[in-house]
Amino acid sequence: MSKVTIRHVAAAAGVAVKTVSRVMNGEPNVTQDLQDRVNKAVDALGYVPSMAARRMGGSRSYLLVALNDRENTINNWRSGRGNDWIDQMLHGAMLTCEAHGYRMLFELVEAGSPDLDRKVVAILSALQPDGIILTPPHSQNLALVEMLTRRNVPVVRMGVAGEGVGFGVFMDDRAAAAEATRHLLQLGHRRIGFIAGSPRFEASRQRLDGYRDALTEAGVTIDEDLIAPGDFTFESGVAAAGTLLARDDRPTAILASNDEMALATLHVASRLRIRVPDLSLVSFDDTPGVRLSVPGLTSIRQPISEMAAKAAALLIGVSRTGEGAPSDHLLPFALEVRGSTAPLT
Amino acid sequence: MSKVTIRHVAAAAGVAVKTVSRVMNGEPNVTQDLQDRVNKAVDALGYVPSMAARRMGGSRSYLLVALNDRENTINNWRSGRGNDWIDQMLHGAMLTCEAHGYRMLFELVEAGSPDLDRKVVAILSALQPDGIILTPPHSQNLALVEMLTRRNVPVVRMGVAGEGVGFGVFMDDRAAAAEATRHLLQLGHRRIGFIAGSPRFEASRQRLDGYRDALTEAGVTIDEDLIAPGDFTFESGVAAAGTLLARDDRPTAILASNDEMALATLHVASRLRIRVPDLSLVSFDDTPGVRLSVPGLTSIRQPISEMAAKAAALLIGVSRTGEGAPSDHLLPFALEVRGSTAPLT
DNA sequence: ATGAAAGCGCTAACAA
DNA sequence: TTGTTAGCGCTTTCAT
Repeated sequence: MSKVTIRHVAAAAGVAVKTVSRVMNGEPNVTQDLQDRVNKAVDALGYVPSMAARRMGGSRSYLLVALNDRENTINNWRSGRGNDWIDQMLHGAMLTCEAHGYRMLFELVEAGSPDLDRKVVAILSALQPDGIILTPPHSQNLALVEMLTRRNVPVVRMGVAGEGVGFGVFMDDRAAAAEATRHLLQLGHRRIGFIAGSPRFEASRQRLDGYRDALTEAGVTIDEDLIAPGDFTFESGVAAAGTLLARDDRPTAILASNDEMALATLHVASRLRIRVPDLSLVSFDDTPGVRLSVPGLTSIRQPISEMAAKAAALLIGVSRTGEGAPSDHLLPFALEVRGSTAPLT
Repeated sequence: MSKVTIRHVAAAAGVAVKTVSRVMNGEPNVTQDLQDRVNKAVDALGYVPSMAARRMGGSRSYLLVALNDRENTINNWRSGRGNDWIDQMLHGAMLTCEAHGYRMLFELVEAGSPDLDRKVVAILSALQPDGIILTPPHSQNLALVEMLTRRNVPVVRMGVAGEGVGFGVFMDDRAAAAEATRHLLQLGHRRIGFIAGSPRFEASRQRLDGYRDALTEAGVTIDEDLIAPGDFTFESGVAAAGTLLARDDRPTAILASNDEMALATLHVASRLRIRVPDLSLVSFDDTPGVRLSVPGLTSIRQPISEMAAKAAALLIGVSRTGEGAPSDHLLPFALEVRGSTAPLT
């Protein structure tokens, strides 16, 4: 009762262990009769193969590893800010893994660390995963991707195009920022402030580019003074919003590069007695807080769980078929319109 | 280069495989000289033992599993509400595991499911974890705890006292609710509304009890009409707040059993043009959203990451020493005072 | 204090 | 189509 192994099942079904293995793995060349007998024994005994033993015997570990930025993640935890990215990633990836008999483990490694490679190799040695999911900013680290590829570990890069060096699953940040900006333009806004994200992340640049795209496209002259730097933190959002809203000719709308800086803007506006949406406000990420704020924030929703699900599916595919040339997968974002944006009065 | 095994290390150090194993596991009876030689070889080769092989050979898997409620978790993911509990749990447990060379995997199993036992046994068979962390409501499931104990799997129950049936790590929800209520009483409030949590969770009852305790202790008559039912969802919070605030003699303060219902109250108040903190508001959980709302909410912070860290430490301790009688561990909560509470005017 | 050999539960490779 | 055998990389006996 305590430990049911493949041997017990084989004995109960009166077949060889290899036959049980074949049935468990859906391999061909087993008569229906034997399949039935094996399955009956499996059910009766409650047999579930040991992951460790499968890894030892075969070539698969049924394990995927997601690599996240250590500093960022821990800071978010410590400060109570939460890690919506990880949450959504788990959502997509875990459920996909589960559906295929895989498990996902996530690991934190310091992005800038000089011995990042050593750390990652240690993870590979200990876990021997069937694939690695890289999240930003690791996904931007070409050297890392190449190291993994050299070691024959399939890689998916989340948030950036893989361009042949690993799979890529991503959204179009530039187009998203443009759409958000267009939304404000359509409401009649012309003086639209922009709070930038941390330059550590590729997406930050793209969002700024998208903002510029939309303004240019609408024939609105870009006022560089309306572009304030930020680093995705609340504090930087407070500073940026403070600068933008202190101006005499302050913007009538603001696009913030993430939710936290947008909520900071909400606070600053409240302090300055500027009502939102008298000041229209759009944010990026659509994390839980922005639907609960008063008013709810219009926000760009990233398809994080969808990207993660796709990432897991790609790796599982490679692991099963042994094959798969790296491909790129663009997933759609969505602009969620809420109460923080209104027509210019 | 691709796969460094214990054999390579043994060869490089000129010792037996078992000696390397001894050094890696800090076992006694190895001369300093050999230890040095082994360590040198380990470093030079970048050797890291394979978890799967360790599990196969020895009695430990270096793996902990956390069991979470499936429905709840997935609903939170789907609706974009986020899973702060899981986030904080990962925070505490993962970092602790990491520090001891363990890994943590979390699994979702349906709490009410008739074949919960089968599901859990399947997890045990596949993963053979060195211990299980149970989160609410699983941690309240005595039959489950007993099944695990019978199978010699060490268990920690989070959020409830273990009382000898598994380890217990928890906070005093009743005292926390009392403290929150006392905070409001001290501000001069006497008509204090209470929005209850889902009766599925033991903590809901305790929070209500604590509310009653504080009122009784202050000699305030308990008005049952000021106690509104809820189930932890935003919608239920809207309903409850609506009921409470529609009354002619409406409460001057409200204690909500979680953040989401408190934020719902904030919305309802805003709609009714009641300013917070003209209406004082206290919530439970201190999830990320409540520090970012305007105003920030006074809230009871649960020591989730601390509980999880303790849970992992306990299980790792058992796994290493082989023994450890179940013990109970009470961790402190904290009342975070923010802008949503003010003296009665 | 050190080492040799025997598994752990699977799957890959190879018979039959 | 089915079964047999040899590992996988460790730790656990059990010698020495």
